[in-house]
Amino acid sequence: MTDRSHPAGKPIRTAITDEDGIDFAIIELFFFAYRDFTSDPDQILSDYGFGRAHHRVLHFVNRRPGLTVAELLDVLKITKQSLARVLKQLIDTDHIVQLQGPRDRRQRELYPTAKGRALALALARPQSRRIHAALEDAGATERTLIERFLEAMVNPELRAQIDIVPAKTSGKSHGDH
Amino acid sequence: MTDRSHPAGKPIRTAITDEDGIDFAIIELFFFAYRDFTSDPDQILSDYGFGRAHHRVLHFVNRRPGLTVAELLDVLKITKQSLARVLKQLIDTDHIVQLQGPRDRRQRELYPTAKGRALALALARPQSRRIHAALEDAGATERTLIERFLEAMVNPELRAQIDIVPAKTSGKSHGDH
DNA sequence: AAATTACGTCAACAGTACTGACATAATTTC
DNA sequence: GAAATTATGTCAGTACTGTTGACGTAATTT
Repeated sequence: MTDRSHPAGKPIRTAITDEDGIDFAIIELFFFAYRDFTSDPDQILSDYGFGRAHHRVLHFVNRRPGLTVAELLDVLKITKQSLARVLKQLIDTDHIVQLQGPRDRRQRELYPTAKGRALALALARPQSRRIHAALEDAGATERTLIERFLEAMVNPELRAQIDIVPAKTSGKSHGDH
Repeated sequence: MTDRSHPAGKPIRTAITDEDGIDFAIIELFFFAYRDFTSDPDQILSDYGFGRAHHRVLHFVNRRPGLTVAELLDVLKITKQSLARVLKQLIDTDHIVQLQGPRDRRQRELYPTAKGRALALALARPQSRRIHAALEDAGATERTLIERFLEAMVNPELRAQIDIVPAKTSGKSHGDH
């Protein structure tokens, strides 16, 4: 691997750092944090033969019961075909049911069953525990700060999707959008 | 879809909320934030025929020049085979070079080339811009808070990997590990 | 000399994403 | 009312990233 037939570039031996004007520290932390954040539910899901995609569908159907297929596609930002497989499995295993739209009978409103709700909660539990642990010695102020940071990381056009959800007890309304 | 041959569960029409004792707000924000966080580099990578896996390899080789294949596998937590494919491509395209380990000649030390460093920077730039924008009206205190939160989200056993990296100018040392 | 380690590679497979095309039923538009 | 559009479902084919298990080679350690 030292003798190469083509003119290979010379090795750079110095590390890239934040000095280059780039936030490598947070970039890297975000990677590690998200990886571990998803690892707990992934573990549980494999018992069901499900993957991360099933989790996401289950999550949003529980968060916004009655949302249509089109709305779900828009939230997840995936294609119809990608959704079709996992949604079908979740329906076949009785985690989600479809109801014909009341106004528009072409639409399928998606609702969790008791089974689907239970699984959604089971998957969210370790994630919530992890979040609580991370915020252990943090007050409400810090918590709000984290939420604002994460929300600010989302593309502005898509932030509307986030606020669709029923307000929390403590109220997360910071502004009036 | 309304007539089913098996006894389907009844639809639950109420949304899951934070009242269930679970941090759904942050769980969801984390999903959206990470999705958009990775979307910018994904865009650039597709021009090279690369994927997210290439980005991660490139990132860590730039962050820890000279790390061995075994170390990289340990950081990424993927299998040898998963790494092999993308690493080979990065070497073939002259983004990364391998040098025989000085002490142990079985080892391959991985270094970025100028080309590899440039790509790593190009990929990190939009991510860093996004982070800066999200922290726009936040001070150094908030920044440290975000870092601590993200670090606390990582599995404790793995936190050591994070601190391998050269210290930042401002110093992120909170403690003396 | 034998066992172990670091790395590379091969075959086979799974999960999740993509594109593009086509079909059906329901709604909207002209 | 006929035509266009919309919501959904489905099919075929493909790409990327991950997995397991097996095998080979060179280098190091025991």
